[in-house]
Amino acid sequence: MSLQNEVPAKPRKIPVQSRSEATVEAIFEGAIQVLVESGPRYLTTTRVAERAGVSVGTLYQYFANIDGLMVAILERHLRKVIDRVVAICAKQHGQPLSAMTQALTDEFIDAKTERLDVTRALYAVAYDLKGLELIEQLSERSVDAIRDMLTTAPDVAVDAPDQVAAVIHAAMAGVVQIVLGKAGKPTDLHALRYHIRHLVLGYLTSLGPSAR
Amino acid sequence: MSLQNEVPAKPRKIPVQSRSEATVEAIFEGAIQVLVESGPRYLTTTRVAERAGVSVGTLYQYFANIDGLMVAILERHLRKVIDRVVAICAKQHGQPLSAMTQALTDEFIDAKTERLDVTRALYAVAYDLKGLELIEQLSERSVDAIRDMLTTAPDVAVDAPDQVAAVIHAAMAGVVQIVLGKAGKPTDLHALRYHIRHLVLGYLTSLGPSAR
DNA sequence: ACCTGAACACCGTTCAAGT
DNA sequence: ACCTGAACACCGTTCAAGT
Repeated sequence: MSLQNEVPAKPRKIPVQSRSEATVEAIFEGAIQVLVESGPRYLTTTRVAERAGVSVGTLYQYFANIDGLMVAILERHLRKVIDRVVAICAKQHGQPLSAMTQALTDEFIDAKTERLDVTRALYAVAYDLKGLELIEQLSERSVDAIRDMLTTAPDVAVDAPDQVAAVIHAAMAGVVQIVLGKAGKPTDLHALRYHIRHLVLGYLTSLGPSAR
Repeated sequence: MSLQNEVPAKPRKIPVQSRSEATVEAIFEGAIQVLVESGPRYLTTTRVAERAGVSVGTLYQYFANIDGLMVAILERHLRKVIDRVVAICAKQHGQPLSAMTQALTDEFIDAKTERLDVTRALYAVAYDLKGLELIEQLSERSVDAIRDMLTTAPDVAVDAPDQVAAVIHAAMAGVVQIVLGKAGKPTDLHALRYHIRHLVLGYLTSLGPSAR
């Protein structure tokens, strides 16, 4: 049939023997390698299977199709980043706005640059997948955490915290995506941290800093 | 040979007869249609050729390969947006910072949303192409225009205007990309304009507004 | 329970042949 | 000068057959 199918997520089969756990892990590893070395256009079932040391048939036992594999890889990465954002937000409850901002933006950049090559490779994967409610669901968790943090700031009352949190998330993710997306130069992380911090903090104060 | 080739740009042949001008136009049209209706994963030579009413061979007369076609489509779109940014920046020389900001951010969003479906379809195309010095070259024009505008602001002196202009460009492009990327809801453009304006203006003032 | 690999439809690209 | 479409290597996906 045509390619015009949905994008199914996750392993279609849950490993019950330890042998297959190793297989799934090998597939992930192989996929990441192909992705980083050759880019998303070369992430083919053949190549991944070869790298992983399994046959194509095996790959299809765990992933509904190549998009399913892409989604699984992307999800893994996003979960790691979002988990860190959620954690840091919880930890900053009650801190002054500037401290919140710095902690949040620094943590976000740290998480995204821990494996910079993988992050870069995955930007393309993310956009290749249409729909992508997965990403929206995950970033919703992040937006919620940011909003909940903002409402506990002792020095400022943020209006419409839902919208504001969404903008902050988009600003961080968007700028980092554009800046890290540049394959060439090595990226000045110190400067990036500084500017994103001011972007977010400036935005928050510019909205009308209702002193509390 | 392998797919591991460079991404060549532009038509390999310049149309000299009016017949072929029409052919190139038809190919572009067909490609945009496929892209918008089915997404970047379905942008195949077969489909584009069929839509355009030409044979695959003809397509290859004007584009070195499928990536070349993608680049050409993307470039067309980016040029339109960047041209508008460059023009508005020139027009705002000498205006106060807040007026500059509003003009710039509004114009950017206008340009990106004029053909929202096409814009969305092209985000994926952009990331599919590795390297992409094209995009960097084009956005450099935009960054330069923003910097040149900023240095003429009568009310504020911006430090390190090069870096700042790059951040502003990335912030606008990044946020718009993330927000418009969400396929679901219709996007509240009015709110988007408002928040991006404050994001950029807040950033600029937060950097330390050296009153002039 | 898990793995293999041949089989088939489809895509990218080329090129000899046409007008 | 421009266009066609069969040909070939390769990719996604399936499934009968193996352990």
